Amino acid sequence: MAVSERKKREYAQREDLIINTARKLLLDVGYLDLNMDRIAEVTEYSKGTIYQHFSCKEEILVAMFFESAEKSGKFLLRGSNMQGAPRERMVAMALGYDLFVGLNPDHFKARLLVQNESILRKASPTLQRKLEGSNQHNMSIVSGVLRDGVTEGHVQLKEGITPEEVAFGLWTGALGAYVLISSEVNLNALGVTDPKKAIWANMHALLDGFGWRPLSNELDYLETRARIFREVFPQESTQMGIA
Amino acid sequence: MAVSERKKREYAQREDLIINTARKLLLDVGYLDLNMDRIAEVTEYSKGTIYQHFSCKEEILVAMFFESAEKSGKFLLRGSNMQGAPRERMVAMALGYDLFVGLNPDHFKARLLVQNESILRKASPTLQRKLEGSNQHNMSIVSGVLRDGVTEGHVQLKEGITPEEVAFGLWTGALGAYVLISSEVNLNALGVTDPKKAIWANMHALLDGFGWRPLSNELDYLETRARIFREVFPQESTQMGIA
DNA sequence: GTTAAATATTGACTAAGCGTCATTTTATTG
DNA sequence: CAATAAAATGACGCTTAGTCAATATTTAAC
Repeated sequence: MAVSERKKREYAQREDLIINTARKLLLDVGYLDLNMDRIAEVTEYSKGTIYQHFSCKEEILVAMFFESAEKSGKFLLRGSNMQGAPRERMVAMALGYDLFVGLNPDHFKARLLVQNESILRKASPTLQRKLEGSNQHNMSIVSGVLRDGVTEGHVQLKEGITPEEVAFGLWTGALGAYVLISSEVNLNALGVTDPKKAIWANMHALLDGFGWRPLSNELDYLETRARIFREVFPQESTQMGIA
Repeated sequence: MAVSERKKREYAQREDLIINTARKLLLDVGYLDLNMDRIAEVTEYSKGTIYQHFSCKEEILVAMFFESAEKSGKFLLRGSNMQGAPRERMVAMALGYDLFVGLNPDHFKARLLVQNESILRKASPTLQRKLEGSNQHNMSIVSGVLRDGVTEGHVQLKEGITPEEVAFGLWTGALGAYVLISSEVNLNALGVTDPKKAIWANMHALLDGFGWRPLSNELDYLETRARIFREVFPQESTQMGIA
């Protein structure tokens, strides 16, 4: 039936409107002042209609985070599909993720909230499961490239170490760094003037430590970096002002 | 005056009682169900008295986190004072921090909230400054050991890399990992069955990557680990059931 | 084109929690 | 044992999450 098709489209559109409004409000006024009346006001729908889409405030937050988690996966995927050695593809994923975070400053604001199990728990089981699936998928992209590195003989993991555990290390390093960057922590006072540079150095140290060839002194990764921006993320890197 | 001394002691005691009650409630019922009436009820003081100590709910949360941040610093310090090579002292700090997190499961719950700038901002400027000082101090303990490593010629950092940036890498790796462990993220589903083992492996890979001697294949760090538990954290490691 | 049924939207209302402050209780001092 | 100072209280005002009966709109039937 054509009518119900249009309805569905309109419904989905409104869902996006609500999520994006909440996103904007989260950035503008912060978590504590983010309220349902305001969302209703800005979207120009009534509160009742908002609740038709989302069972509670937390459901919106988690949906917001889910959406950007999915989006970040796309950046990882594009990075992983780059032409080059597995370690270069790894770098491409890292740079892609960095671009994503820069272009979506709300992502880590939402993440901090959703990481809080008290908030996550209030979302519907369906949404929680979707989010877990998204996490798993993103992780599998990273460990897939790692596995390629192993298969192609560029890296030999020690007895008992799995690609997933190395991916975990890259993941947690990035997560911790962006958590600090996205929060009010005064990194300058901690002696870290250029966190992005530090992330880059630490990532390469980690990969070097696992003996993943080509090591950072065997290849000009700054050249690789430039190529990645040029070939894989041309639009995004210019948008972020990275030539 | 003896009376006002006693008063001050009682006041400080009550402050601890409030913080510890909030801590317990945060673990028991979670952030969303943590409320002032409940804190008042459990402490057996009235709400007005609670507000005599803390200007708002967030002030309690931040004070709670500040207290455990200070406590974590003590563990880092004890680790850093260990007898041994700088890299061994580094390992001792990492293990000390891990023990701290295990013994204070509320720490990362509070951290996730306080990391949220909307929540932090509501706390008093004084407390915010105290917290920043605590962060700085903890960071300086870690980078101090790193500096020792450099001075004593065990590690040569590349041009433009500072000890603080390496400390940042260790810090963010740990932060991200404990954030995930402390949240509801299903690490098992992500292929990480033993996150603690992964943290250990990744830390050593990072230090190896920076070329910090003795490298992980030059020294039996599992032996070092056992010694650290035995000599530096005997009480805590038995409490945590690590022989 | 009109009307009945179905569907979508609304916002007044309830419940709950934060933070205040006039009142009461307790402690101190002369 | 007052008189005074300090501390503790909890009812109250205000904001906000979430509900639901009433209203408006759309669709379908004739």
